[in-house]
Amino acid sequence: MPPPISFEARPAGIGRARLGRLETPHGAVDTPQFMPVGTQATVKAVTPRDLREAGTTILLGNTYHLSLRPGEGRIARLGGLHKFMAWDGPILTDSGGYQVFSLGHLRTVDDDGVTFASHLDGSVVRLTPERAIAIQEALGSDIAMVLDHLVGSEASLDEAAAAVERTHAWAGRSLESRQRPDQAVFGIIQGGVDRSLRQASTRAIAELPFDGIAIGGLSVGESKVDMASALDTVAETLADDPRPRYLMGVGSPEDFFVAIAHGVDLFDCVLPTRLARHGQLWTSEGRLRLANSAVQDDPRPADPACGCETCRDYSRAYLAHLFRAGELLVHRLTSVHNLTYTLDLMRAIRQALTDGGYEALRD
RNA sequence: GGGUAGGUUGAGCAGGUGGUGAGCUCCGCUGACUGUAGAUCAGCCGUCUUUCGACUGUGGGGGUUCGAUUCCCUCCCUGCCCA
Repeated sequence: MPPPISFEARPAGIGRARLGRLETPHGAVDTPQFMPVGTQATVKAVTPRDLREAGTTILLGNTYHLSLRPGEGRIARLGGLHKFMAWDGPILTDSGGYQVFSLGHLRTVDDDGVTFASHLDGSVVRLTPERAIAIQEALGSDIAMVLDHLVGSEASLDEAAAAVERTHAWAGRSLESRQRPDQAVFGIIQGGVDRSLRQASTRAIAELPFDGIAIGGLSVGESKVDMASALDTVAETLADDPRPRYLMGVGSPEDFFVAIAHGVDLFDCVLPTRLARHGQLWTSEGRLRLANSAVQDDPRPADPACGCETCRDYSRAYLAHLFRAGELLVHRLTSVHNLTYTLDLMRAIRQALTDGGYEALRD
């Protein structure tokens, strides 16, 4: 049985940056690459066709949400997540680990797993490492993530260390429980911003036979300096480990440059789509806030340098009007733009890593 | 013409039957958002002041009173009912 995915990467000459190509059962992904987040089997406000046009090659879905609704069994009976959501490209599913963090008041963690009070109706939802893998196997994603214990930047060193211990134990259990040879499984490094803890977690996860390595527990409130320092620790510890490296939950254009220089291959983040729905656009001229009164009279496209449908066909003034009027179309138009902007940036970065000009692009 | 209910800060309201009306929701202004409990949230939103605070404001005018959003007179405006 061939491995579920393959990955080849070469150093790109900028710090530890690499250029790579990830092959999955549903297609190839050039790296560094960004994955739009489609938590509930949809990237909010856009269609798979929109995603393709924006340059999306791989998407992210969520174990916790999809297990609650519509249920992994139903999705499996309907032919799996790809068919269900009409996206035939690669899909990575998150494990529900982030919900351990974000639903802090609705869950309790023990050594065996996590018990949630469903955010939908309060009913009890139990997630263990084994169950998280089983759900993802039912969904049929190309890449499954292990259940991990993510703590915020305010956690004490003891709490962070306990979460790391748990994450490592769960990582081993996850691998033992996997059934599908056609699905990759990525381990997740934790360890907060403490150097020795982060280093220990990196070593522990890298020792296990995962198909890829994720860097978790960052962009949860720590400073930019702390994030960069943690990335440095991970990169140094992983050294020339050949597997794909995925920085979870990042991020912003500034963060991409830092992380890529530290050897990160994959990213995901809700920021492009969430900011879009909140009326803020990334442009080559900086952040554009549709709520600002001056935008109402601006006839220019959101970003004159962008070729997306939104920038081709509509003015800032029109987008501002839609936003103020609460018209739903604005969500699609702004989401299409922010995703295009993000994916274009990723493409430009790969190009710059190939041809030079990374530092110039960064400024 | 008669009756009746009303007129509160851009809008819609709450409150207030002689002794501190700046409270709410919209709208508006400015921010925030990083593995999506998020088409969400926060601050501001009468005037002056960075703040503290001061001042103004209950349709107009007049009256009574130490003091009126409240009581009296009058006028204007709006809804509804009857002619």
